[in-house]
Amino acid sequence: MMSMNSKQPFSMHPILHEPKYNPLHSSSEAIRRACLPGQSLQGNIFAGFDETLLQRAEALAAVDIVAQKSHPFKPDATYHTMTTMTSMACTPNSSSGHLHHPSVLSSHHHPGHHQSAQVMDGDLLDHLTPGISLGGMSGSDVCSSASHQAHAAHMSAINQHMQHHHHQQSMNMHQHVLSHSSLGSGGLDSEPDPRELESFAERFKQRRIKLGVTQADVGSALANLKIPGVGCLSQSTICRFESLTLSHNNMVALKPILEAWLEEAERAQREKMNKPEIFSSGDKKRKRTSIAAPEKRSLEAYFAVQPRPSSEKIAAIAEKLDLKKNVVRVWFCNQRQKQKRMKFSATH
DNA sequence: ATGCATGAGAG
DNA sequence: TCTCATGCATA
Repeated sequence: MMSMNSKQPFSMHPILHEPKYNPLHSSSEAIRRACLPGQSLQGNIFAGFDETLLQRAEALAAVDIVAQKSHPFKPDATYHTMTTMTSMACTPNSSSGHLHHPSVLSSHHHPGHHQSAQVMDGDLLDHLTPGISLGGMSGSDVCSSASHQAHAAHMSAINQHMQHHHHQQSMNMHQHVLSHSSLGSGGLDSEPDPRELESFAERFKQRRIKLGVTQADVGSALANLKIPGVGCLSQSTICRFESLTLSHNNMVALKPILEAWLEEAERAQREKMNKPEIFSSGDKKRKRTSIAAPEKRSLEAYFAVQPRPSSEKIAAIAEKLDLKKNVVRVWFCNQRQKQKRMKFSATH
């Protein structure tokens, strides 16, 4: 099917791509998460549980660090570089409950302790017990996982099939758009400049709203730009662009595209307040797996000490939490990805 | 606005 | 198997 991946240099059209960029980050996400008003606030009754778990994790992590002190560490392991959890202005509407316990926040400054969790894995896993301590509450939620997953997988397959079958959007399904800005005003290849992106994102949103266009509309309208290799994008992506919750690289790639759309849209409106090329699409069905809070907390606790569990560890965790292995694997992938987002980038 | 998921490309 | 860009579904 579609084969264009953003990371692939497009040889057939003018869109270029920069292979990699220096991950500038990224205590950002961590900080953001650290101040999220989450379930820990409403769920103080679980404090004991969390604390025990985390202290355990911390202790285990310490052991791990000691055991690995001479281990060469990977440069990209810049996770958990947050330092404080002083409350600050951060997205107040996040619905995700994240772990924000001081002991965890301060227990990770060493990028080298990742890959070797053998020592602690066993112990840690003992604490990854789904229902425990949380009693009945977990019960109702837990059931959503196992049964949903099969369903979700099924539905996604169907969904893919259907889209593949007959939808304008289907054509762009995974046609990842990642061009390179070589024409940007100040955005030269050498200097992606986060501040520029940030201000642009802000301006973009304002102008978009002024045009009376929704994020979804923008995404759809992009296809009308006829830019080679650029199809439509989802509301999610537009939203993430505006809120800077995309990777820096992604932001840089999308900026010229959205900029182009903006100009076009404003031009169109100017000459004839006619049709801001909008339209909506119709059908979509897919169930989403929902990981219950207790399980999520366990995953977060584990992630704090071992962001990259081995396949076997993942399997073990999955079993402990009564989740499908793939769900756990994806969860870790997504968690890692979240840490690399640019919001509140350290370069600010 | 964000959680869970897919799929391409890379290793 | 991982990363990365991106999307559907949903809170």
